[in-house]
Amino acid sequence: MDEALEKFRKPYDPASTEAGIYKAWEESGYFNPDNLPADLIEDGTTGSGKPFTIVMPPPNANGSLHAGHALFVTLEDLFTRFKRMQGYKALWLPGADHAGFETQVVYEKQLEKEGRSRFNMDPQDLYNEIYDFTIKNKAHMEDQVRSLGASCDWSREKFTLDPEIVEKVQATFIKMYQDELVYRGKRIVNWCSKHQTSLSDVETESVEEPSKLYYFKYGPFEIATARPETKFGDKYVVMHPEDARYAQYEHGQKLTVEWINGPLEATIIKDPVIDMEFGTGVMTITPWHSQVDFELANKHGLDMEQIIDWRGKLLPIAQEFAGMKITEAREKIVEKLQAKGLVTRIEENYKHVVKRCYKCNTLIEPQVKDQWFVKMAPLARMALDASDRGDFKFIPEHEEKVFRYWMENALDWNVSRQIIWGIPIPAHFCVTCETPKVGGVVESKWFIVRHGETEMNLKRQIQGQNDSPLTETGRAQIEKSAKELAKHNIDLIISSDLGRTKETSEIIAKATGAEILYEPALRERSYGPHEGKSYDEIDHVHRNLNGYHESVEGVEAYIDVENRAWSAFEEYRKTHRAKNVVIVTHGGVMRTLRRRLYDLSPEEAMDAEGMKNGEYIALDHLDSACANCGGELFKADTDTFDTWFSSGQWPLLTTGFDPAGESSVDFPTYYPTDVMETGRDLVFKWVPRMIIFGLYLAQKAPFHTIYLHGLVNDANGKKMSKSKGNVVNPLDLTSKYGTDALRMALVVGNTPGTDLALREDKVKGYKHFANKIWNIARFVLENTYDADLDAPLSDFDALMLREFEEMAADVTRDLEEYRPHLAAEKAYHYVWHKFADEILEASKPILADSDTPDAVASRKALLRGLLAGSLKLLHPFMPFVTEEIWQSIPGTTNMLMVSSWPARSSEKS
RNA sequence: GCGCGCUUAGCUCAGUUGGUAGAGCAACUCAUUUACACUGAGAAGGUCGGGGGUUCAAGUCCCUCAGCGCGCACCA
Repeated sequence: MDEALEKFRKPYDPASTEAGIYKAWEESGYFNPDNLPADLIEDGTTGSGKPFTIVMPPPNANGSLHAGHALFVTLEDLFTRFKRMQGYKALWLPGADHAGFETQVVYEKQLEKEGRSRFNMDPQDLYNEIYDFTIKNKAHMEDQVRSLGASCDWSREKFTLDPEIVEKVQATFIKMYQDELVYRGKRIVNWCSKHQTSLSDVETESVEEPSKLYYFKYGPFEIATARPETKFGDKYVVMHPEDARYAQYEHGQKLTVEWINGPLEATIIKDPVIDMEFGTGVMTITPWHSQVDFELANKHGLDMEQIIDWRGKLLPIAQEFAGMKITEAREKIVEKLQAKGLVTRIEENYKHVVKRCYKCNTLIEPQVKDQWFVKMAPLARMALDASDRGDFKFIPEHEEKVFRYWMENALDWNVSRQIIWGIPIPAHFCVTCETPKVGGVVESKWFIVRHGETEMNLKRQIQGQNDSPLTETGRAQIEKSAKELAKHNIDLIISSDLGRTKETSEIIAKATGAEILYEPALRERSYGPHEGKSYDEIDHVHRNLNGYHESVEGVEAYIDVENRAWSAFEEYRKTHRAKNVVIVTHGGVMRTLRRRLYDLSPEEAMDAEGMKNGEYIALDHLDSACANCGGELFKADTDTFDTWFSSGQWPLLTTGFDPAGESSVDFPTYYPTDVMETGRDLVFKWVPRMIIFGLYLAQKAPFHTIYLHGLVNDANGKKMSKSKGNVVNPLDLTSKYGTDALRMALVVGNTPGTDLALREDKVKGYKHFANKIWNIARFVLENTYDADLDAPLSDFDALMLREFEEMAADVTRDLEEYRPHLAAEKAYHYVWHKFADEILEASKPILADSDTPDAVASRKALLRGLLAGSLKLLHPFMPFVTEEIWQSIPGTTNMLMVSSWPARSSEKS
């Protein structure tokens, strides 16, 4: 007997075999379809070398694996292994997603624990920190995916922040802008005041909350609202044009009403969107903080005013309530109205739907903000047409309705996020007229820096062209800025020649290695006789608008400062345009430069907040001037893309598509991909976007089948959550029962689209099954080591073989039609209850009968045939134990992973 | 409010186009110095949520009611 069978004397031990098997697979190179053995993919096999592609939904690189990951890895791996054995060039493309907002939230929590905040960090430093954090997690995650047996092609792995991917995602945006599918618009966005960013609709949760419905007297009307705190500026009162109760009022009619902070001129608006049945049939509107009101205001060309600031506090329009958080202001406002006799009644048990940030649960404040939007209507039309044509199908079928509903109702998609962790939006804004420019190439970067704090600054003394040394704080301010500036390959520093700017420039020169050029025209405004006095003393000159236009009390006029500084600035821009330049100058000078840059009036320039010590303005020279005003200086858009903007292009990006140039050789081979296997919850988040981008960029839907799995719940069918403490770590189960056992437990009985209750005893049951296979192999191999595999089969044995083949064909059909839950169960049932319980048991007396050598030989050949067939059939589900046994079969030369599938296909070729 | 799903054995769930109800686990009886530490054989257990309809035939298709779960939603 072969010594290789020695190991079968002990029960199957996944822990000691799995890692070695995975290593052998990975090192074989077969995960890459380019390396598959010729005899597997040559003509005659089902696949005949045709491509089969699955794109792995990139796991978010910000945590570790959960049960849902284990499920998708199992399903996608089994589809891939099956097709590979059928002779397809099977490619499973792995990736990782930077998961913009999600990851930033995770990292912000970590910062919070350390007592830090992203709001006072240099964006670049923050980015680098999150990058390191993500890369570390990503590596960890990949090892976990490996341990689940994933046969994906790591050599083609992509990360959404790979420079090549970033470039392509930006190219898509530029193309969409040129095709007028992207626009910049002031629209209502979902604003999270904690995270200081806008969010897409799928990043918010609508929850029904009990609230009060207040009825107020508004002139001759009674209006209802659940949000009194937004009502300060309400000067439009809207009603249905056919509402007989208000027939006496005319559209556009004005009347004076007594309101929260005094009398107000109100305008009547008539519009049929008003529901006559609700409340009194009259409402006032707050366009800045409500979607409906915003649309109404747009339709009728009404004024809009911001009431609540970006931090969720009331603005000065609220007068004595200004600065209050809306929650505390609400009751107080109602009290005031009550005192004025304007409250008519309060309905207590009103149910109100509010949106909350899906990460921090903060109340979402609708705000009007300039953002980038993707025009959805034409794209959705393309997707619906493709759906009508049957270009793709959903498993389970009924999910198509959800998809179509979402597509038919898609609102324009806000793709800009005010976070650093993501792909930068390739846009600039003209500093002069704010016109956006998309896709401009940066030719040089210019920075204008204010010197660090000086001793006279500290004492609040006017310096002018007088001087005092930098304080310790001042030097630190500059060192911080210098460190940031050093990231931009600074070529030249142009500095005012006063002491404080010299000192500042030297610090920057040290950090950047740039040479310094001194320019007297950049000196601070001369305050003549007033230098050395306190700000308060000369406020009448310092802040005096007259001082802008003419010299007052011997103080240099701002206009003269402006002229000398600006002409120097413009002159240098001509001579040094190609260089990256830092200009070091003073607060007053910067006020004048900003006036010219931003095209402000002297009033606006004086009112604007001054630059702080060490602060700087960043400006870019692009390859072309502003199309609107001809301006040559731009500021970069600091926003990043919504994560779905990049992950929506994932099937294109992973197969080598290039929106701006030549796509890779892989692209025509592997795109469109075959199956998109992902969670049911992504049917309207991710799937529609992938279809849209695929159709728009490559004129083809990115896949023909969308297989949606449900949630993996706990043993009682309850959703796993950290707070409930019922989260099951899949790796605990695999270390206890083996990866194969977990995979079977996740597949068998798990109908597509429905949730699965993951019970430990189910996993345990399949561990028994792995051991059963192990012992079947032991029995067969121990009894057939001398078998002649080509021995003629008896009629009965031939029948047994045909029975296997029929079952295998059935399993094949189930797999081809994406019913892995049935395929797995059938293979399981056959192997245990037919092969082991019946055929093996019946073989014992046959093999022991030395009087019938032909029957013995036939039976041995049959057993070996069924063993090999069974291992192949089970391999996609239970890759480890089957491969381990396969390698122990005498005469084995190949890997089970690349051996041919044991049944013909039902597919028509 | 709109939409979707589920309801089948004690528990968790399968049931592909309609053709006399299935699995795993649990519980029951027996066997077992066994290829099997993780075994086998057997038996038990369901008027497929209620009602109606289509059909030769319905767990499956249609209508309706009830309970549970989920998703979407700009009614002030």
